[in-house]
Amino acid sequence: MERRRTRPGIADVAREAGVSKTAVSFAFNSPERLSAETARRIREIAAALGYRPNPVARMLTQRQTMALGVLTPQSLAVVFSNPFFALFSEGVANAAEDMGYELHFISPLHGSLALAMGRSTVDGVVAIGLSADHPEVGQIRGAGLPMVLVDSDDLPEHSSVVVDDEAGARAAAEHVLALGHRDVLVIAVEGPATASGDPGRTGVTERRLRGYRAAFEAAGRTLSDDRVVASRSSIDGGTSAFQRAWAMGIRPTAVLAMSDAIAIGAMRAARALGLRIPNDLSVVGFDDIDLAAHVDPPLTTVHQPIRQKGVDAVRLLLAEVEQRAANRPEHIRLATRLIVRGSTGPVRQSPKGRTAGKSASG
Amino acid sequence: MERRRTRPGIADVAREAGVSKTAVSFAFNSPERLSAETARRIREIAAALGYRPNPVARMLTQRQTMALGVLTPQSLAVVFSNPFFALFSEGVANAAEDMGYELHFISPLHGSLALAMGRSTVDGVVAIGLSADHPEVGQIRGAGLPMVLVDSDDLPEHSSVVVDDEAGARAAAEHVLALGHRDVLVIAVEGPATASGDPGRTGVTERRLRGYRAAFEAAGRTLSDDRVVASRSSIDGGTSAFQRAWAMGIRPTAVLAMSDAIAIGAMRAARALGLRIPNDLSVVGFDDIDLAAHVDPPLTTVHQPIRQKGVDAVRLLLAEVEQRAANRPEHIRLATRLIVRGSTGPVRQSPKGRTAGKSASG
DNA sequence: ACGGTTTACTAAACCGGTTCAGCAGCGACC
DNA sequence: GGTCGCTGCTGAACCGGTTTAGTAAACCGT
Repeated sequence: MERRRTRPGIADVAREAGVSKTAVSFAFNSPERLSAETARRIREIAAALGYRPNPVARMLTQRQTMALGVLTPQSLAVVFSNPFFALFSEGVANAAEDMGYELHFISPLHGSLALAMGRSTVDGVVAIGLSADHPEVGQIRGAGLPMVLVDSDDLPEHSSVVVDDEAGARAAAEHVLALGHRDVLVIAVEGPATASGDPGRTGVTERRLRGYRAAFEAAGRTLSDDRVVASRSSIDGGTSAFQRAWAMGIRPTAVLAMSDAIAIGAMRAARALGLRIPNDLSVVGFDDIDLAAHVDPPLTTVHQPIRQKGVDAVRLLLAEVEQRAANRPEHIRLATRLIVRGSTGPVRQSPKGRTAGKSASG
Repeated sequence: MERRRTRPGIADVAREAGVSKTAVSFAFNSPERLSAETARRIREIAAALGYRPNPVARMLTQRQTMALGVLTPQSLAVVFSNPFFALFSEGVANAAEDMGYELHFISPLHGSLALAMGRSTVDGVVAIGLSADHPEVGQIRGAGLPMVLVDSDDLPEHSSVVVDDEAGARAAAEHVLALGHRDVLVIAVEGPATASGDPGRTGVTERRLRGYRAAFEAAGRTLSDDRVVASRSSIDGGTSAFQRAWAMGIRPTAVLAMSDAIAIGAMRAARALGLRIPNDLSVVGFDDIDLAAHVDPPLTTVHQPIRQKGVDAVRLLLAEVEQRAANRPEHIRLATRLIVRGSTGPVRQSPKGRTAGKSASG
């Protein structure tokens, strides 16, 4: 006596009910093509047998899976530990769920994103932070699945959703410059070139850096390269990045961080070094995650509509998947805006014998 | 000229290469059964045609999907916005990824978890907070998929991973009682009976409440029902729960919150009312999410190994899926422990004309 | 020169559904 | 009373792979 014989199939139900497989299929999918009595009897027998249609077989014949994939160049562990991704996933999940699609997370398998994609059964993917220079981008596109890009628009034949990173960054930098800050430290998100970190967001890093630089130039100053350090996009990353900069003798009066997580980490490091925020150090983040308003002091940051990016990406993707659209890729650019809270304030003249030190200006 | 003719299938490759479908299959899956030259040629032609084996067809014949499901009684939006779930997902994702499994999130479809489960193609599921009294538990189990339960062990024929909620809660309550607190407010996580909230964690709520009560009784006191209020498990939920209690005239010197999110929300509400923490109000959380150590003041809380729960659940699940195990369900109970940080302190005698008010003791 | 093995490959069945084409039976219509 | 059309159902093909069983040719030792 086995614990569970192979699950009953449609053929078993058909035999038991004395009808054809077709009839059983109709009983579930188009009962109007059967007499009410027959349909009822078939469903009854199916239930008694514990019959459940095999979704894989259905997928095969219908050639659709009713699932959408979220393609992340990072491992899932970093995805779920990153508040930015959590918010983005929330948007994607919400939209997908509304439309009756299941959600699959596709992350590199044995180091290969293309391999993972080949194994996955989805009708389309939302690729977050996949840039044109990703080594596997050719294979990924070769899979021929509908795909929309988020935070990247350098593959013009795919629809995309981006935010105006440059304008947001520029606003952030203008803000601290207007407050009189001259010694500014930028903590960037690591790109793929730098190390493992947060590779997907390369283009993002560059766009934001461009925005910071534009503000400096407009103010007749320049942001020198040695005032830009890289960090993983996490609280701990921000903490150690600030500590490293401090150890190198950098004594900024303001920090421009490329993510809120980094900003919060930097604030912690600064406080541990005896600096008060915003009195001794102003800090600006990027993203405006939920937590940003809740830390002490509340974080001045650049808001970007993260959930909305997920929602829009799914909307664009489904237009393609369900062929409603005229098949022309669509490119959406959402606005960013600076939210001034309590972590920034006017610069103070060296209150505690701070070395005037090297200036960020050229 | 169509944009993309139907994708090439194994038959197209076979025809083009002048071999059988079998040979093509061998070229990819067991090249040693072909001459090196033939295998190479087939793969070359396949690549030229852009052939990618259809994973659905493969699933059908192999009768396995290489995917695991996370079954959540809540919508995905709440899952991703909840730091507890994020941490848990991180553990699950890590373990699944290591073993080469993809991860699917299964949430109610048109309100039905069983329906969603029927549509999903996974080899097994990790069910978080699925209790025996869930209305669809029968159908869910009827799907016949391997399943392990997390935060619930009332379905003994399924493996499970739980933590010692009762002991953790008891330690928390003993801590505040030892500090001299007598006016204690408990903010519980809403169960399914109460409303929509965080339904999956019912049993959890009850176990923690039992722990709190045990501590009170051991101290010769009782925790009266009107000192227990419910809240969604979120920062905002905690804020409004504390405000509601305050509006009802409750003036606690300590709060026992059933999640860190609630605790942080309560701290914000208290501070907005002019209370200082821990001087005027002690707050204890539950979970020990990453954020707990980073708020101001750092939160005293009950640590539970959330990531580990995910990892263990996947380990148990795969043992069953891959039939390595002797098929006996295994039940794991992980320890909790109180982490004392800065949000709790000794009770102070009515420093600002506080009404002695109603006491929590009987 | 011959039976036995090995090598390299193939035809057909199979996984579990959906769907197309078609066929009895029956009432309606003229 | 023949045929048209409808209802209710069926057999077989199909989706796109894997796998089993088998075969033709080459190799091999005696």
